[in-house]
Amino acid sequence: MSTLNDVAREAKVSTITVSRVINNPEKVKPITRERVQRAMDKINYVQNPVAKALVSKRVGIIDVYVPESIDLSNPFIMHLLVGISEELSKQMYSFLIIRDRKHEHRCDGYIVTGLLKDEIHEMYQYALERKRPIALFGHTDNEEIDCIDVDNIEGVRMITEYVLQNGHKNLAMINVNEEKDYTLDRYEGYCRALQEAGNPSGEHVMYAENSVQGGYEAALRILRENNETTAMICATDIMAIGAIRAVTELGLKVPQDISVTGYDGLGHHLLSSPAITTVCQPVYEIGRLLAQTLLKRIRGEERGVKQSLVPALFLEHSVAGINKSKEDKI
Amino acid sequence: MSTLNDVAREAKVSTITVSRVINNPEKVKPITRERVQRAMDKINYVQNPVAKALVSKRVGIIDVYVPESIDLSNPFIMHLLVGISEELSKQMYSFLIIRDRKHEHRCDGYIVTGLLKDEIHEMYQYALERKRPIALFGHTDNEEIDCIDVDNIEGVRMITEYVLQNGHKNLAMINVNEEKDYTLDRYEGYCRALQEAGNPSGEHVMYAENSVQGGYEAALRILRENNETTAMICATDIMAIGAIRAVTELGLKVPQDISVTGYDGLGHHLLSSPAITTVCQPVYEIGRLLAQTLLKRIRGEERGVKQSLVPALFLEHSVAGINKSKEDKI
DNA sequence: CTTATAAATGATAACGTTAACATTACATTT
DNA sequence: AAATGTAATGTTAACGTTATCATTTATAAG
Repeated sequence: MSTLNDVAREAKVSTITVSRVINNPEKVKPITRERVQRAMDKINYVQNPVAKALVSKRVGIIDVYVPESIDLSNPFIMHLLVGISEELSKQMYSFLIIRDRKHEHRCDGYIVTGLLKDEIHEMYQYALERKRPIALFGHTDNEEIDCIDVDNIEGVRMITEYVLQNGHKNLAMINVNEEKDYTLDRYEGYCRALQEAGNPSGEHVMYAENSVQGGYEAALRILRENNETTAMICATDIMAIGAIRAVTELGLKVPQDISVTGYDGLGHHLLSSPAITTVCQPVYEIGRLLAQTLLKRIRGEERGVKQSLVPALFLEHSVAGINKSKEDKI
Repeated sequence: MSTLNDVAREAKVSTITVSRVINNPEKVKPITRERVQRAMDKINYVQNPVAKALVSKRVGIIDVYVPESIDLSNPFIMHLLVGISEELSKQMYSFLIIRDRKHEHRCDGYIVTGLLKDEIHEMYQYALERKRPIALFGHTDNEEIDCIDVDNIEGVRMITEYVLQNGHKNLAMINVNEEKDYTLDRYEGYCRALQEAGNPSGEHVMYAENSVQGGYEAALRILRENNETTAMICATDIMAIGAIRAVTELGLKVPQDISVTGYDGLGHHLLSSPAITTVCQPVYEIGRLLAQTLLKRIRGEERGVKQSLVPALFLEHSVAGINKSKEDKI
């Protein structure tokens, strides 16, 4: 591999002149510039970004930290990564997916996601020690951290309200059986909507694994325990797909007999037929925003901490009003 | 940020001794080692991997090149990335997703995917110039390139044969309307199975966009053009989901009236009810293998080019035998 | 107590680039 | 023609590490 020095020798100029041709061409006389260009072409020069990074202290890489507990092939993370990726590459940056932090890498900043409260604090310390900025997907009480989160409480409240407004009175929620922030938030949104509507028939929440199978089983349990139920608010689209399968297998129609709503809106809701009414977390946009914020922070263009809560988007597909024919069938 | 020199000064030894404590601790006397360790802890030393990379000429990063034409949020790429990621991080490597090659990075090798014939050649030249090894997901006639591919011809042949063995005689294929290798391979597999079975009713292929909607429309067209059809071989699971939706909407049952098979086996086949019989491309495993091969090549442990074709895995869920009740319904 | 040998440590240079400052060349003004 | 200013180019050092070879110190052998 040839170096700046090789080019310099070939073009009979000094190393720094070659460097200038690359980085500040306007500072080099056109004739010299040409000569250097030809020399570069001749010996097939390719810049060594490591050497450049050593002196400039910028590597052009962002570490995206996704803890091992999160499945990378999950569309949530995927869409986030796509958003991050597109914004970064637009600004000539790349990203590295980090699953554990044992192996030190050089990067210019961190984007982190899927962390619990104290993990966030730990990550913050880690970044601080290395004097690199951090941008978080999620929320935190640490007011020094730039972060963006989806307003999931409001998202679930909204879709529940919508179902209530369609005349449903006996709702049940299918939530994920993990004690995570996002699980609690969805429960909270569900409760708020019920309270606002005067809480017609109390809260019914069934917890299950976040999978098609989990949704399927939860729906069966709900219908067995309380066949008054006419609407199911699912905490994820995947669970909604399972719930619909269960309802259909019992000979009931979705949405005529039972309404089933999802949550996430990342593509799975379209795979069910009929497509599921859901709430979309604008994860792709959040990825881009996180990347933008971080790059601004790196360049010192961002002043003051940026913490924001973005709304979830309502995606209506099919929630029928209440239908009294159901009782006959079960 | 503190450097080796800072540690050296603190511990009253030379820089190189500190370096040895990190890289070859057995070459340093225990007492000195202890002292250096304490100094490192005291001033919170963190190695600078860029400087290390400059001299060692290893950066510990693999560039995974996914051209912009491929959607990153597609589960195929995702599973591949997960496989690559897990194998690399096990060996203390990281990876960088590259979407265009304009921005030069330092890496130790390339994993490439989704390239056309001449793009592969171009990429090979690119890697060669930089003296870095390359591992390809796909196949090529260039015998210098390590590569792994799925035997999709055999995969489609296998699932088609299975459908034929279940008594179906009027098959139709729903293929992707793009002129890519993988599209041609699937067509080829379908034809082979038909030929082996004596080609009872000729080839019927409908081309459509690779989406739920595409599969839906293709299935409708097939049933309109030829209502003898009792089985649809879809080139992707997503299209199969659409096809099932179309068949169901026409009042026909899957799989009793019409069998619908998928292809890919990356999760989507489970989202339909009933789950789709499909063929699984072991993409995760391939990702790991690619990473393994590449790292061996980097370390000089691999001799001779490694080109392999791995079989696709048959995943049976529900393909009923032919059912004569269909004609009454349409 | 030398001397030979091995273990531990150190001095220097190198990796390939850029920043900061220094010099030279050339054009413009007086 | 000398003085001044600016454009173009060059010299040196620095970034933080490791490799190579040199030196010192400790250990064992005679």
